[in-house]
Amino acid sequence: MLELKLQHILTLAELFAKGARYNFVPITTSSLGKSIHRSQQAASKHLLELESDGYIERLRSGKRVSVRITTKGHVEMSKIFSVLKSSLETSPSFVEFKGTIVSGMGEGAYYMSMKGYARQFKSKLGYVPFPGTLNVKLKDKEFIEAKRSLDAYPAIMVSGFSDGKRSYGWVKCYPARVNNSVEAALILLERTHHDDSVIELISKENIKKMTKLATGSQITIRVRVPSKPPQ
Amino acid sequence: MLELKLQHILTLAELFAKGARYNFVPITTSSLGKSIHRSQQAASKHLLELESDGYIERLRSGKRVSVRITTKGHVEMSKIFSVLKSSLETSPSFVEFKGTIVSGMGEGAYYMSMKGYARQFKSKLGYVPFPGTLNVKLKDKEFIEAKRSLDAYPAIMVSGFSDGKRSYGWVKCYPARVNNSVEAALILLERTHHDDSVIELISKENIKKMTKLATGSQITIRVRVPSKPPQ
DNA sequence: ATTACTATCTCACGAGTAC
DNA sequence: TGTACTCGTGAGATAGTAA
Repeated sequence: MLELKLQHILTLAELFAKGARYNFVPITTSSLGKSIHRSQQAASKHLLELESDGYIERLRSGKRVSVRITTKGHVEMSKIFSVLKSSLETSPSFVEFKGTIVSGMGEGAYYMSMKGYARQFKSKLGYVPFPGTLNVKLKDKEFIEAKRSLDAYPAIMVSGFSDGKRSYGWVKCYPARVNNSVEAALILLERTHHDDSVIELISKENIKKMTKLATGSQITIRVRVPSKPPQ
Repeated sequence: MLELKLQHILTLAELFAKGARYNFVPITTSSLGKSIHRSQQAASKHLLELESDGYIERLRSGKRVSVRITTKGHVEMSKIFSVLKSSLETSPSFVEFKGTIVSGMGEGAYYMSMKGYARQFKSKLGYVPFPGTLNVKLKDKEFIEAKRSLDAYPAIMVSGFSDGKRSYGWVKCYPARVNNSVEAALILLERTHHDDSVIELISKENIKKMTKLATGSQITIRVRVPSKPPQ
């Protein structure tokens, strides 16, 4: 449980930044106020409260007032820090989809086995996919939204081509894991015959066989995304 | 400048902890309220405000509401995190003393050169000190306080002894740097003839010579302390 | 210049409650 | 069960000012 009031976090952080952990550092309430973007009076009150709660000590030498952070203050600050640290760091960095397997119509499979695509899959994914895409009907709005937001993340781009008779659109591939075991790729097609609520997967092997699942089964797909804390 | 209201920090942290960065996570305002030690109403308001400020997105599927943190939310959280991180990490981990050199009375020097002490200095500090301690009159109350608080930090202990005629007290040594250049040790004596406002230093060489300082000069001493964030 | 009091205001929170 | 209104209270902010 956090003892330190949230309003005091930045004040205490500022004192740390000023080097007040192990030494008494001279400080005025008006300069401190500016640093924490509050009034001089607010800074004064913060210091009074931090002092009476035992997070800091103050010493006046004549006019000047010096402040030092106590061990208690250090502990409390470290607590808050580690709460934030762990909530940021334990955040899983994948986009998850849940849905049910629907019967593939063979159509996707047909296109994906075309030489113009297969060649690229081989060089960019490292394998020629099993001929037959796995179609998954998403269970919920949030997964449809997640599908849309995939656009924001880096993908392996397979370009479209033309065979003279007609042209074929690009395919974006997102390496993914099915039921946390089988490696596959979620593919977004430039031209698709599915609505938003269906995703397609390709894999080196037959995913149904590998996962021992059949049409109608529940399935979970995870697409890794870079977890870089922005900025 | 921080945009995020302090009151929302823990709420957003909790959402991160629940995995809401890359996926919509179902959540109720009452459970969230419990997690942040606030009421259901407060949690509800936090979500509304976080949403209208663009830090989170919400999606209702019937009764259930799911929440996802936006990139803006992630950026803002990372900012706060790095503010705290840098204020904790850039905190210098030494105790500093400033004062003026006062004429050593030779007394300290006499004791410190006794075999019972010198032997221990040699094995524990690695050298037999120059015969003559440097006495520094501390400039300000805060340094006297700092001297007192040295007790809390680990020291090299030189034990007392007896030569038959009389006994000599222990000496605590704190490795230190003088004027950020010369290696020395601040010593605390069990039995001292000085008052609180004077500290004594020993060193392998003559500190005055090494630093080209004389009696009356200003001097700065830094004692390293372990910066481990407690707990 | 300082710090910190008093008065005042705003807004965060929880209680009660509608939906 | 849920979410989110309104409203009363008081914590936390600033302004003005004393010392």
